[in-house]
Amino acid sequence: MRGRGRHRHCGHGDGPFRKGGFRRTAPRQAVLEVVREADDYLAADEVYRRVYERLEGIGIATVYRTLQLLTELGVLSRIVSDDGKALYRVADEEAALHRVVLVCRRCSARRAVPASDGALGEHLRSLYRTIENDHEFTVEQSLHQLSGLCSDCSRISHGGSPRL
Amino acid sequence: MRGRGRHRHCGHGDGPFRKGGFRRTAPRQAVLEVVREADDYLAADEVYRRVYERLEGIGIATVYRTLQLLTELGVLSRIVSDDGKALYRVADEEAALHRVVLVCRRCSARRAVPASDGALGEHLRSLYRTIENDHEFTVEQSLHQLSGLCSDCSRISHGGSPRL
DNA sequence: GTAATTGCAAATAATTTGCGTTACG
DNA sequence: CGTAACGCAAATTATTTGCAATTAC
Repeated sequence: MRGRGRHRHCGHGDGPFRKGGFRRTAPRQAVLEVVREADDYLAADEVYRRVYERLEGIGIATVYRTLQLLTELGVLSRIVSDDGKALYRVADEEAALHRVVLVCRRCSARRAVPASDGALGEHLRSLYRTIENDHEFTVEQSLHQLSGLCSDCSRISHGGSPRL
Repeated sequence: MRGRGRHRHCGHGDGPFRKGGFRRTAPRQAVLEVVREADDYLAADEVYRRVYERLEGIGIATVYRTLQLLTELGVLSRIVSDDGKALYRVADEEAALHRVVLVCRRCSARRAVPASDGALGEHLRSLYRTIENDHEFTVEQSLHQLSGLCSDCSRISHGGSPRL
């Protein structure tokens, strides 16, 4: 139960909790540290196991709540492993490195969509991880070109009326 | 954990059960019919609900087992929804329409990986579905170019020795 | 006939929630 | 000090498994 937070000047954005308007507590700090120190995605139970070593008595519910909070704050990335559990790691700024482009095969409209956000980012990260595991390839950048029908053209093709 | 038993990926004509060396039973047929008649991904509990209407008394375990079997037979595609449940629909032959290419940024080695199989296919389908839901765009074809480091070059970069 | 398959119920597994207590700010 | 956050345990949700009865072939 020792090991209060040492205030070493890490240089990183320390204190994302306070920034987000939340309290900085020992359990939260411990969870963040564990995920920061890991060099791979961690499942909640593994985070719990590791946090427990330095903060005996912490509850697993707190781990879940903290992982969720940190994900909402944008500090952590979440993916879903192939067997369905959620995995977390610190979100680096990969925004510019991964691009998703939608091209309509009918009107040729081209649209870029943000690749790191929400469910899309989740699926992309899961994808990269699968590639890295199954094909021994470290993904650094990517370009995803999806072609198909935009909403307008889809409506036309289905017999509806074209855009207003 | 699922996974035991190796099954052949047979074509998905009629009677995939017999083709795969399994018995054709009423519950299995009903599950297959329901998924075939659906025009969207279905979760197991929804399949169960629909099957129950035409085959009162069927157990949900059978639905799970059949969905798993049909997926292993290659008849169904499986994706993981954003909230973690498995979703199923008939697998159409999209193999040629979606390509994944790995390009090593160091040795320029280029490798195509099969896009429809296993966990990779699962993540891609989840991705397409998210795009379709969140961006009103129907994905028909895709090209995914991932660049990074192949295993050999990754070893080199880490200070290890190159390929044996 | 016999082994695969079923339905049921209990078992897992991952995650969430209710609640009285603790402690951050 | 007030209330956000905690730990615990019970609840939920999705899926799996053991087993005796059933049924396809």
